[in-house]
Amino acid sequence: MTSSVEYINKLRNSGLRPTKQRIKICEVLFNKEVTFHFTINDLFKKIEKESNEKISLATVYNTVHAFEKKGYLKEIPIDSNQSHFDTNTSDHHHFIDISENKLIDLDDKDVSPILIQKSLPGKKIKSIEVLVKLDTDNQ
Amino acid sequence: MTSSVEYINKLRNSGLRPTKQRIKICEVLFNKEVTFHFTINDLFKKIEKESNEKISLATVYNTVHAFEKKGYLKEIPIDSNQSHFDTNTSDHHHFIDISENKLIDLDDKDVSPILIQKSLPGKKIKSIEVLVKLDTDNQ
DNA sequence: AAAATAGATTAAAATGATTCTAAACTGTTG
DNA sequence: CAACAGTTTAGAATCATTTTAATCTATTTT
Repeated sequence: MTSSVEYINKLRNSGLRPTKQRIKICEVLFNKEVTFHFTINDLFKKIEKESNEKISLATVYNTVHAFEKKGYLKEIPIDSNQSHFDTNTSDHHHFIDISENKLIDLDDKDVSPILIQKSLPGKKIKSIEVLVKLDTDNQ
Repeated sequence: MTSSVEYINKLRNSGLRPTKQRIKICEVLFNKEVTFHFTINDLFKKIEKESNEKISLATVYNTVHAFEKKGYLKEIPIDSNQSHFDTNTSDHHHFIDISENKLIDLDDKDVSPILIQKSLPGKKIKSIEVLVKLDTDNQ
């Protein structure tokens, strides 16, 4: 549990004005003992449910992108029609359960270290993301 | 170089009627010595450029999805607003060059074997995809 | 080889996620 | 408190993708 004072400082230190909306979004995203995955629409509905005030969809988009840029959220690359985000910004990979369309964290210890033997001149590796697709085991 | 007779057989054997449009799309996709990555819009424009007849966008969508289902194309999971496909259906991973928004194949030999130590009851691993994000090396 | 039919193509409309616009609002600085 | 820059907002715009329903065509049946 983090108090809103801490979110205010965190936002200020990142060069983001601590507005009512951003503080509320911090609470919804980070006031949890567990991390989670969400789409913008998930988050929009979660905010409506967990608070009395409504935050406009455009602001939710703006804020998620701002937080992603600051490294407080990570976008997860999956072939979907909507963007998926993760409040867990540590180095880890994902299962995606095709049949339930659900993302599941893979601890870094559950994946063998990944070594890339190829490099491209003038380019630097920024991230390595593994997506393991799961399906129901019908045999 | 594959003749259209071979595409006709390939389509028939897959339970897909060998229509003029599908044969043309086969030619544009598979009549190359190299594999490549594309979006639906890339392919649509490529067809217009490489042939005289125009194929409707809806047909391009239908055909790409049909070919993907049959395993003749693979969708590449990236966090983008449009779907990306690969005519290389062999087991391999990708670089994505952020600054140029360009996909590059990674030979399977260039990536250390990936072992997943976690499993979920009733679920089977269907695929493992690695996406390595590259950025310009400014230091 | 014509008729029947199931599957395919098409233009256009519909949908849905995301971004843009421009006006109103608010946190910060002096 | 005034001024300013940054933020929020509703609604419009955009763009990829899917749906619709009419027409067309490859295959099967007669």
